[in-house]
Amino acid sequence: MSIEFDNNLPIYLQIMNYIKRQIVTGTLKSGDKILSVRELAAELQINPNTIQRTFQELEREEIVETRRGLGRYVTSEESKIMGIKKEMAGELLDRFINGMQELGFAEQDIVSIVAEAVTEVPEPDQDRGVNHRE
Amino acid sequence: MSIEFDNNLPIYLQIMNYIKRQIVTGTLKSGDKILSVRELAAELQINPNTIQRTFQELEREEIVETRRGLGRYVTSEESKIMGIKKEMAGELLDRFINGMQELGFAEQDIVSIVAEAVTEVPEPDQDRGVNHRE
DNA sequence: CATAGTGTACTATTTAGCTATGACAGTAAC
DNA sequence: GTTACTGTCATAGCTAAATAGTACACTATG
Repeated sequence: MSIEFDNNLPIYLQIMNYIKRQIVTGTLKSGDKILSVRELAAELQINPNTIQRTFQELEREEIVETRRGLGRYVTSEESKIMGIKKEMAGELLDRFINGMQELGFAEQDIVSIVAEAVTEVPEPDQDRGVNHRE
Repeated sequence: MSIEFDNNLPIYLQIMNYIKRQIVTGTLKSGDKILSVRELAAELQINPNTIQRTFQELEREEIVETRRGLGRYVTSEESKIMGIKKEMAGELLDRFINGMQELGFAEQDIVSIVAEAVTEVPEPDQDRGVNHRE
């Protein structure tokens, strides 16, 4: 329902990802009608102009389709949706691996760290045991 | 030597990470003198005021120490440097795993994907969705 | 002392992002 | 037609980020 906004990234981009995630995970399905500009603006407590910009970008990426006077709909091209998922996952993967390598972690370490983080019972909070061997 | 700047993140934050990376990887060692505001500004082609802000933040985080009239130096506390590495790695890990889970990937999948990406011989081309937001 | 190199402070300007507000146009249902 | 939704456009104002330029204070060196 709501989003935690990161002050260091433009809101309209964060909302774009929010919508994309909903599409990728099936919360919004191909052909579904999307919340109107004003509705989403009210729900997220964001100015309609900002939502408008979000949708303009999504349309430019051919992720949503607009029918003036009617509303917006998730693209009917299923292949496009698969593409979005690959693209987003690829971006996450790149950022992570590049980032870790820039910090000096070896490839083997990176795999281990992820495996541990995923296996591990979620600790109450705390340091998250990134396990870096120098 | 230089940085690729991402337009969607403030420059001063990107330079902060640039410095932190140099410290973590040992390019800059504990106690080392850091490039002056004007030198770094010239090298990165960035306004000195922006560099100044970068260093102010780094000092607030106790990563660098300033001696007026002399220059800036990497913190003498080795433990602090370890802390930075853990912190940065933890952030990367969190963003990656949370992001992948938000996209609907199961924990097992995430580990596999990383293992593959690391094992894999870098393909000549391929999508991998690099698409860093312009 | 003078000089050169440091950090620091200040004003001014530009730009992007976001907000506030109002207005207009297309579509469906009554 | 009227009403109530849609998307769209336009104006104005605010703030943070970054730039440009100038000036001042501290420190070491000679």
